[in-house]
Amino acid sequence: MKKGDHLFLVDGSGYIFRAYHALPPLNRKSDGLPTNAVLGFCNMVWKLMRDARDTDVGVTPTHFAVIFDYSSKTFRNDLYPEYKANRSAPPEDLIPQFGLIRHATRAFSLPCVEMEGYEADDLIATYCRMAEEAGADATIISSDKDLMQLVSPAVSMYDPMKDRQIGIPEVVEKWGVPPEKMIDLQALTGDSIDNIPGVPGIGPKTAAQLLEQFGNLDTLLARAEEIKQQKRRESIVENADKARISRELVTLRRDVPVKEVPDDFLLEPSDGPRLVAFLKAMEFTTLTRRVAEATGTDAGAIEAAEVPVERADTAHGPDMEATPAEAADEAGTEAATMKDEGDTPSLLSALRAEAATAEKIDVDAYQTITDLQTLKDWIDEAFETGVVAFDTETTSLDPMQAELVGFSLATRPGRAAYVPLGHKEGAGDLLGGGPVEGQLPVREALAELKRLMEAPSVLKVAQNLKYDLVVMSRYGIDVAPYDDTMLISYVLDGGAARGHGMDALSEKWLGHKTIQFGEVAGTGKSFIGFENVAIDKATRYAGEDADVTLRLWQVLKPRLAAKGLVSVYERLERPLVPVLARMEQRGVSVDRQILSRLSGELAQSAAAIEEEIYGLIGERINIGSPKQLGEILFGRMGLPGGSKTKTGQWSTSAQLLEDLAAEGHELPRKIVDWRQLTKLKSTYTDALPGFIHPDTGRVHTSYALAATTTGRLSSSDPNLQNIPVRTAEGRKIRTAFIADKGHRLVSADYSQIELRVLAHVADIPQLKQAFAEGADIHAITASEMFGVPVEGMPSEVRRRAKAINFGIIYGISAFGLANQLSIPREEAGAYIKKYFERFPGIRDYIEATKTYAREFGYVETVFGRRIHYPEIRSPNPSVRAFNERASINARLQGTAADIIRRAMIRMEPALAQARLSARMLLQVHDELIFEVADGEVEATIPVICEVMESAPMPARSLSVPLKVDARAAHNWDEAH
DNA sequence: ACAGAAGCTTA
DNA sequence: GTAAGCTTCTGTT
Repeated sequence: MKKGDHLFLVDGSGYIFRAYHALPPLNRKSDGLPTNAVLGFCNMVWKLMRDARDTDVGVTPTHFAVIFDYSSKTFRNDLYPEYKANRSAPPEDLIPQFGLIRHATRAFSLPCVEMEGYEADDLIATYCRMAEEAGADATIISSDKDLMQLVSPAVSMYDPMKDRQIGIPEVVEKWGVPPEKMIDLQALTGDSIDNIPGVPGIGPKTAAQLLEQFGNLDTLLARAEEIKQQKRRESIVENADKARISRELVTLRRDVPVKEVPDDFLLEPSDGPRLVAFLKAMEFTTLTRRVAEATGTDAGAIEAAEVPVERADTAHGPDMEATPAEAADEAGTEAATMKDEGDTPSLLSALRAEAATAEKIDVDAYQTITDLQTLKDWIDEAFETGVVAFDTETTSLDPMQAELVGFSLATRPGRAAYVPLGHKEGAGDLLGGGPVEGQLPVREALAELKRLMEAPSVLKVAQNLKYDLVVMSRYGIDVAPYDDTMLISYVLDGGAARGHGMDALSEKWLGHKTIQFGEVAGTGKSFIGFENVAIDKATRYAGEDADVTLRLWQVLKPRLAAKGLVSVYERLERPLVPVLARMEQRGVSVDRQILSRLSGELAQSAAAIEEEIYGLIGERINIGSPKQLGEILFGRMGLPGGSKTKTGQWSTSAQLLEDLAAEGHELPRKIVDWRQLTKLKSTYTDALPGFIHPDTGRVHTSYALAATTTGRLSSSDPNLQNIPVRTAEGRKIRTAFIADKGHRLVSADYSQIELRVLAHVADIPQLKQAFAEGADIHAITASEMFGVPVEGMPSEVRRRAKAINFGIIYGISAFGLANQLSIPREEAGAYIKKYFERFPGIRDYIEATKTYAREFGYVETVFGRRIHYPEIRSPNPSVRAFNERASINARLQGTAADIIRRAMIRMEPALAQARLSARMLLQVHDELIFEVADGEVEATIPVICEVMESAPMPARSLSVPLKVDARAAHNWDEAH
C-alpha cells in the first residue's frame, strides 16, 4: 500500500443491523428466506465498488475489505463482564442473514475479515492505522459513533444509507469535540446499548462542555473539584472509576495482531459469473441484471449458486428415525464441509447442536438457590446471556389449579438452578405440611422472577410454555419475549415424531434419558405431589428440565431457519400461545342445574330401555360389555351377519346394529338407543360438572397446540370440541353452556371451509364459481355429475354428491364411499370415476399431492406448514394407501387449521381496536365462540366475521371467498 | 394401576 | 375415506 491508495473498510456487522431495521422486510419468493439486509448489503457494496466516485466519498477505492465481529465475546468482557449485557437476541428474520452476508462478501470476491476476541471495530482501527502509516487514505463504511475516534485527515467515515461522508468537521458538528476527544466524551456519557456505565447525569452536551473546559478526561478527573455545579461535581468525583473503565471499553485497539495486511485487500475486478450465481440464488432480479450487464455476463447461462441454506429434509430414508448418533453425525459432516463457507443456517444448526451436546448432562451439578442474592446473581447472568430456559414446578397438572412449588432456570448448557418456594415438610404426617426451612421469601423471589420474565432483553425459553403462562399469569407475571421448544419441534417434525414432549425430544436430540416425573413424585396411589418432594431431588429434576430445555432450544431453533420454517413458527404457532392461555383462563359458564336435570332424565330413560332389553334377552347381562352382548346376540340368539373384529370378538358396532334394526329386529335398536343415552350421561352430563372450577365457577378446557398432525388444536380436560350436536337429545347438553349475566354467546363458524380450500388449491372453475355465487355446493356437484338440474333435485341425489365431496376431503376410496352410502363398492367406484371425469382438476390435485408426498416425505399447507408422512413409501399397500389419503386430507384440513389460527391471533387486537369487550372463549376447528355484552352484540358480529373471512390475508389471497355465519343467543345450542 | 380395544362424540 | 378425546370393559401387571 502506498500514498494515493484508498482503503475502504466496511463494518459488516454494524451494517447488517442497520440495514435490517432500515429496509422494508423482504423474503425470497421461492421459500420465504428473509433477505432484506442481504439485498441492502449487495446494493451498497456494488455501488461502492463501481462508482464510489459518484457518491459523497468522491474517490475510487484501490483496496476493499469487509470486517465482521467474530462472536459476541471479546477481551472487553474480561475487562467488564457487564459489557453489552443488555443486548437482546437478534430478531428471527435477521439470523439467517448473518451467514448470507458473508457469502455475499465472497461472491463479490472481497476479503471477509474477522478475529476471535476482537470486535470488528478493533480490526478497523488497526487497519486504519496501517493505512495511515503507509501514507494511504481510508474510508470506514459505517456511521457508528464508536468509530468516530478514528477520523483523521487521512481517515474519514461514510454513511452509505444517507450518502454522507463524515470527516473531522462533521464529528465536531455532531458531538462538539474533535475526533481525538471522542474517547473521552464516550467515557463520560457511556452507552446504554453496550452497557457502558459512563458518569450518570452527563450527556453529550455536558461532556463536550467539560472537555472544552478541561481539555481531556484525566485533567477533568484530577480537577473535578473546580466544577461549579454541585450535582455534576459530585457525580464526577463519585464515578471517576466508572469513567476510567468506560474509557478503556470505548478505546479501540489499534494493535490487533491481524493475519491479513491491507496489501491483501487489493481490489480486483468482479468475478461476474460467481457474483451473478449468488445474486440469482438470492432472487435479486434487478441487481442480477445490473451486475450481469456491467460485467458482461450472460445471466441466462448462469445457474443459481448453491447457497447452503438447508432446505427439504430428505436426507434420511422415510421409515427411519434418525438416532442421536446419526443426527450428530449428520451435523458433524455439515460442519466439516461448510466450515469455510460462513455462518449459514445449517452451520449454525450444527454448531449449536454440538455445543448443546458437548457437555454431558449431570443432574448432580445443579444448584439449589436458597437466598435472594444468589437468585439475583442468576438473574443478572440471564441478562448477560440474553437467553434463559425456565420451568415451573407446581402442585397440579391443571394450570388453573396449580400452586407454584418452585421454578428452575438455565443460563447455558449444564448450568441450571432450582428455586424452591413451597416445599412442605413431612409427607404423610398428619400434622405435616409446614414449610421446609431455608426456602426463599416467596414475595421477594416472585418479584425477582417477574423482573426476569418480563424483561424485553431476555428471551425466555420453555417447553410447553402455555402451561407456565397460565400459572405465571395467576401470580401476576407476564412472560415475554419467549420461545417454546415443543412448538419448534412441532413445526419441524409435525407428523414425523410420535410426540413433542420433553422426554422424547431429549432422547432424540440429546441422546439423554430424562428423570421421569413419576420417579420423583410417585405415580397413582404413591403420588405425593411435587410440594412433598425433597428439595435435593426436586433440584435434580427441575434443574434437568431447564437444562434440557435450553439445550433443545439451541439445537432446534436454528433448524427452523435452515428449513425455511421460521414464518410458520412465528406466524401460526408462537403468537397463539398467549391467546389460548387467555381463553383457557376465561373458561365458559356451564349450568350445573341443567346438567343435573338432564342426567336424571337420561338415567330414567336408560333404565327403562335396560329393562326392555333384559326382557327380550331373558337375563341381566352387562349391556355395556361388547363381549357379553356379542355372545348373546350372535351366539345364543343367533342373529345374522355378525362380523368379527380383529381380536376375534363379535362386532356390535352401531352401524351393524342399525342394519339389523332395519331388517326388523327389535333388540338392536334398543341397544343403540341405550348406548346413546348412557354415552351422553357418562361423558357429558355426569362428567362436566366435575370440571367446574371451585373459584371461577366456570369450565376451563385445555387446548393442545402440538398434538395433531395437521395443525388443528385439540381440547381436553374436558374436551369441549366434541359436545353433541347431531341429535336432539345430544343438543340439550349444549343448552347448559351459557353466557354470563348481561351477556350472550356468539358462535361464528366458517361455512364449508375445507371444500373452499379444495376449490382454491385444486383450482376447480365450477367449484370456485359456485362459491363465488354463494350457490349450494353439493347440489352443483350433483348437477355436474348426474346432469340433474338443481331445481327440484331429489334429496338422495344431493346426499350422494355431498358424501363424495366429503370423501374427497378425506382422500376418497371406493371402499369408504360404499360404506358411507351403504352401496356396493362397484357402484361407489363408478361414482368416483364419474366425479373425476367431471372434475379432472381434482384428480390431478390428488395425484400431484401423492407424488409430492412420496418424493419429499411431507406435504405443505397453503401457509407452508409441513406435515410429514414417513410411511408413505411403505411396501405395504394398505399402509401406503392410508398415508396417501391422510396426506391429501392434511393439506386441506391443515390449511383450514392455519386460517382459523390466523383469525384467532388477530381477533383480540381487532376487537380492542373496535373498542369492543367481547371475549373469545372456545374454538371448535371451524367455529369460534365468544362471550359478548348484550349491548355490543350487533357491533361485534361484523368485526368477528371480518377478521375470520380475511384471515388468509395478507399472506395469501384465496381465489374463493370465505363465508362465516354468526349468531348470538343465551346458550350454545341456540347460538350455533 | 395401567394399556389396549371397542365404541361414540365432534369437525 | 381425514383429524381428534373420553368412557367402559377387559386382561395384564
